[in-house]
Amino acid sequence: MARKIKLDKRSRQILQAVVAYHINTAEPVGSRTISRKYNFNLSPATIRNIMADLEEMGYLQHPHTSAGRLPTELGYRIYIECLNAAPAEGCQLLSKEERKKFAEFDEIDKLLRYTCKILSSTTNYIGIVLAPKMTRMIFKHISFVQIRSNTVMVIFVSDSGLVQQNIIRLQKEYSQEKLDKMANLLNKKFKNISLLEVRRNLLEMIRQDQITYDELLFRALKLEDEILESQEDAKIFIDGHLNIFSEPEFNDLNKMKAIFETFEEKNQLLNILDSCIKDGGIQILIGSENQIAEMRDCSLVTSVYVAGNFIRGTLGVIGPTRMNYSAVIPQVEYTASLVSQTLSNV
Amino acid sequence: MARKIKLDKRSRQILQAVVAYHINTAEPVGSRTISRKYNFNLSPATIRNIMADLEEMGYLQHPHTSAGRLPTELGYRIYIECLNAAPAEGCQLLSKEERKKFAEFDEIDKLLRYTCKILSSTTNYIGIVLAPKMTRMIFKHISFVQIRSNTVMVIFVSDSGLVQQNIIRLQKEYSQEKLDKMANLLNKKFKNISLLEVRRNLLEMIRQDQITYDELLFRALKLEDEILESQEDAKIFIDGHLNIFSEPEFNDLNKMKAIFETFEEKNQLLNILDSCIKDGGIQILIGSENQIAEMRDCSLVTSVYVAGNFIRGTLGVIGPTRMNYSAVIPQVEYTASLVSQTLSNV
DNA sequence: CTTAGCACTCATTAATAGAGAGTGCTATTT
DNA sequence: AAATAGCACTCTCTATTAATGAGTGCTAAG
Repeated sequence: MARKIKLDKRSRQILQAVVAYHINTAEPVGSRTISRKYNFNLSPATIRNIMADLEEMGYLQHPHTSAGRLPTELGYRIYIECLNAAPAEGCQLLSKEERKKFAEFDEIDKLLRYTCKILSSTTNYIGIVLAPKMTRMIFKHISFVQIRSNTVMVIFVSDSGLVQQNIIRLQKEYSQEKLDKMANLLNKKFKNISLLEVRRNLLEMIRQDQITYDELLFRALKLEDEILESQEDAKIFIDGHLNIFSEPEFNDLNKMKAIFETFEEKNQLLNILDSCIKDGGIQILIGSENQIAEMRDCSLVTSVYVAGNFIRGTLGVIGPTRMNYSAVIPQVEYTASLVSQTLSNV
Repeated sequence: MARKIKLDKRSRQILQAVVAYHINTAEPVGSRTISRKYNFNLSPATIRNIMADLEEMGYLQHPHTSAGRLPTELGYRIYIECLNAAPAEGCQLLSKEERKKFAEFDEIDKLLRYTCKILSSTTNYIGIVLAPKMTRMIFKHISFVQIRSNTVMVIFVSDSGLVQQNIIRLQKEYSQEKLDKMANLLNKKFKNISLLEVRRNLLEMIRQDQITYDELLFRALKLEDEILESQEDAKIFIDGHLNIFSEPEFNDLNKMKAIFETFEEKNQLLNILDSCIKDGGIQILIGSENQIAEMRDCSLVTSVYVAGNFIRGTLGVIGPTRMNYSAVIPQVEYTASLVSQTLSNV
């Protein structure tokens, strides 16, 4: 009868060792290497047997007969699960200056751009940030500024004090006074709720005849429409393209090109990040688990960030499947918490 | 005595042929090729003699004894000069939609980003645009909007109707009314002049006691200071990184990496583009003529763009030295004229 | 001045051999 | 039964060599 095969403690330790070593070297790992570098007190032959078992279980693989082993995607998954059991608590993930800077931005775009840069520079992989949908933003204050006849700048100040502005064109011309009136109305009646809710509430109030400024309100509603429509597709920030030049798995121009093209065509990335919002928390997509064929050699570590109690967007890191998960995961987690803090501060 | 060597008409035609052929194929060009593909009615041997002369004159070079010839930078220079003699007039450089879109932007940033994309997509090289210095911008209208205590958004509407906004922090808090007063003063007194001149004029008027609102003016001046200081380094837009993946001369990861690093570190590019402003018109930097070592295999075709009669910035295309100058030069010229038109329209 | 002919050069490609890393299996030890 | 030592085997990687071919440079003839 065949030997019983299960993932006992020792096998798992060997697996961890193989994955960890491979992450460092990017090379297939041989039995002799593990025997020498780790203190299992086992001969290469024994380790070889265990590795053969791990291969049969689907955690390791063989590029060819006489090469060492490397992890399968399943192998990485196990590795990561075991990591989570012992998170690197209390370590200093960012310098004091880097942390302080999060609170110093006036504009959402700049905050997110900085966040993205932090993600890429601390991990040496590619940072990626999905900006919040503006319609979900809770605002403290809205202003309208007439730019030209029919053209108005809308300035949102979110409850966290961050600014985002938008220029929209309207069918009708409004004087600056009218615009100020509208802004005042919105600011007084609808503090601390999102644009979507503003719209819903306005419609409700009209239905119930609770307000009389019909004409003005009608205009305000129209304006809302324009604002909602004028939203471009959600923005994605990407930083650190250069980092993948250093990764040996991308030493191939065609692979490199494919990945760069994926970044250029942001829709696919957007879908993935968007779906991470639904699942919430930290998400780790290993290799082909992400749906982009060109990125089957990449992993994606993402976390949602929040403002108050509401999820606002996603941020994360893209790197080779062989990425340094033990460093990246806490970094993404921590960065998300900093962004959330900044967005939640009133 | 040595044979007399000069660039007669026939030699120049051969040179043109060699350069043109090399631009198409990226390969060294042999005498037989020229003899067959062009109607000089000369045998390869004769062409070989002429090519040897061209080499001695410094227009062609030899990678090794038994390879064909390719142009030196000097060779490209001659080639381009002869091109300019007969520009491709009347050809359709952009579609109607592409052209129309230039007039449809409300924000300077978006206009320039689009311009950059046009430059890269039409030439299949890298588009590059240096944004105008805001202090030189002539404005039609300025607004101040209070965002928070001590924080103000400054909105410039340029004479061409394009908007640029900036958020600045001030030492003192100003009420929205004060801000409006200041804006009004600026808008009334100083229409159609640049920020730099506004500042100069304000100082002059104070000196001559022509105005009495001393306190308010003092604040306005302070505000000006902040605006000028808050300017980040001039912005550069770059688009079309992907295009260089298709160029055979960058089939080398290290070269590629070096170039990408140059783009990341924008200062050097900025210096080059800035110096193009001084020289004005169309500039062509071939190969090592640009001062960036990593870009010694690249050429740069730039043109300034204007608003009214004043030069505002530079735009252009970066590609391999072996770029298709006959297509790129008119394209850069034409795009610059479109941007200039847009910025000059009142 | 132009051209044909021919030897020569040099990069590129394919084929071959040798080295080295690592496994898989078997027999032996604990 | 688990661990180990020994050894043949596999497969990649590197260096060497040889063959190919494009293109020149030179000389002599038209």
